[in-house]
Amino acid sequence: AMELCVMRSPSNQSVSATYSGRNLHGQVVKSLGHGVVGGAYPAGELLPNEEVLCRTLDVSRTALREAIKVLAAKGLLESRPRVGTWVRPQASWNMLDPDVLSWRCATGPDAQFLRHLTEMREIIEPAAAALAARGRSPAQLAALEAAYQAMEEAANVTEWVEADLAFHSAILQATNNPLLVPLVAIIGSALESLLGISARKSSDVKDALPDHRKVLDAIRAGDAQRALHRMSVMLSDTRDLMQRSGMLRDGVEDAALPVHHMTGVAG
Amino acid sequence: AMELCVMRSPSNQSVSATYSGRNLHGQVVKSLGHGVVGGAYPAGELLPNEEVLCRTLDVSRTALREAIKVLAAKGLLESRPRVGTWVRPQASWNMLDPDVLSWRCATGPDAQFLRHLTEMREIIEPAAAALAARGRSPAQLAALEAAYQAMEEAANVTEWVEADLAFHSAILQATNNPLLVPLVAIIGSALESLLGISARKSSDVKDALPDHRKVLDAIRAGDAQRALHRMSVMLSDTRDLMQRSGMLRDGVEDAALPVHHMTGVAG
DNA sequence: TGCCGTCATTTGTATGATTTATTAAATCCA
DNA sequence: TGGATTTAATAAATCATACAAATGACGGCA
Repeated sequence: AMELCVMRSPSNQSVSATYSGRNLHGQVVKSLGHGVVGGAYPAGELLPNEEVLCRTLDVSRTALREAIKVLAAKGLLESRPRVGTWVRPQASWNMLDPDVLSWRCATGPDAQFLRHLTEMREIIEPAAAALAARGRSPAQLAALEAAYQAMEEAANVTEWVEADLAFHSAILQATNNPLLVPLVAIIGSALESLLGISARKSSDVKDALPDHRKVLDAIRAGDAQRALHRMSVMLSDTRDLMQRSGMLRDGVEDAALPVHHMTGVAG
Repeated sequence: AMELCVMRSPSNQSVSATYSGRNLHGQVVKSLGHGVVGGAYPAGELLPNEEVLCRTLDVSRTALREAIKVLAAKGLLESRPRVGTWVRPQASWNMLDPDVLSWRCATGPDAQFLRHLTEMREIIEPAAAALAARGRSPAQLAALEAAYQAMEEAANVTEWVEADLAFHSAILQATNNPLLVPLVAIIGSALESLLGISARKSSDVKDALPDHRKVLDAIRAGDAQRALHRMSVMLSDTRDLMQRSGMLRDGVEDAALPVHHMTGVAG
């Protein structure tokens, strides 16, 4: 039970969330989703029954139920007659769902979560760069180069993040593996957190340009091994930057080393 | 438009799908989900309007609308007043959603899709094994060993697949990265396809036991590098087996090499 | 004590009425 | 005639209400 209340007006949208809140039930989804992921309702806890929630949120049962069904589809809730609707354990949440990721991202810039995001990127992206180098089509390469140019020409940090995301998204798409494409949501969340926490200057962010350039060159040349290596270096640099700014520290024992440091690639 | 018709009875359930079809609207989700993913409605195509669909599926508008909202939440559909409900382009589907994956899996044993699944496993699992070796808790190790024992004692192929999935799932959970855990759906789909296509004998499948044993040993010893290597070998063996049985061939130019062959790990 | 039927509570399903959003046609000016 | 504006038609969106089904709790009974 909290200050849950559907805001009947569009608010800030994430980089890659589908629930804009255009519809009323979409706003309820967002409101309840934030509430659940944010911990307003602990796992295992029963939600108030429909009648109460309807009055609390000031919506009809139709809208509420559609929202609950959506959240159930994302693994957050489960319902049973006579029992009610409760929050499923975190392990069954669809963490890779863009909305869930966005809600998780919105609830506090958790250092541990950032480490998890970074770890994922270090697993996914070097491999993706290698695949892209081997199999990218001319059109996919063009998209990648366009994104790089947009990064060069970015006037402010927001534009830069947008172009950066487009760059990494283009790489995932160039792998020609549709299962890799949705993982752009993870990169988006990471960049969003980066943007949210450290509002760096636009001159500062462009330090990352050479790293991106080298990845682009390797993919253009079709050199899979070099692409993998360059992407690893880029992520390593990003990790270093985050570590220096203390974003990854929250009094934890020891920060995990990136996996690619064990794969024999020359660093 | 097809033979779409909600079966009001429980049918076969996938390894890791959440929509069991207990509720009527859940059955509609399943029915429409299969229809969309299976291509009964091409991307961009408008679905029949609510009234028609209600009559076709023989359900109320309530049930239908809740199902449509669920499918929209998974990125399959989108609705607008005055326009209708249509199938979104494949690129916006939540391919990593367990249900979508399961539906995709159920529609034909597509060789290309199997290749994509295998490619994903070769990216994810070696890294996961390395992380598990480094950070697994005693309880997590116990779960892994229990799964291994269940594989040893499996009486038939179905039991073996179940235990196999538990083994790989235990590894993902032992990474202590909640973003990796949901990817078990990919492994589940791959194993399901494997089971569906080649109904191998139980004596045959147990050939894979030594590979698993070595991974387990490396994780137990906390040797991250060896765990990564052993997992790569296991997946390579699986790939070889699939290639020999022709599961990956469908008249395509050349099968992509696994990424880990480029990472410098001794094969 | 342990089993079984009843009941209350909650979600599930159905239906009709009304509202809103969006497109496309129709209309009105310049 | 051309462009902007208004209007109308249509589909989903929302609301309200009624009833059905499932299930956990309670109490009676052997």
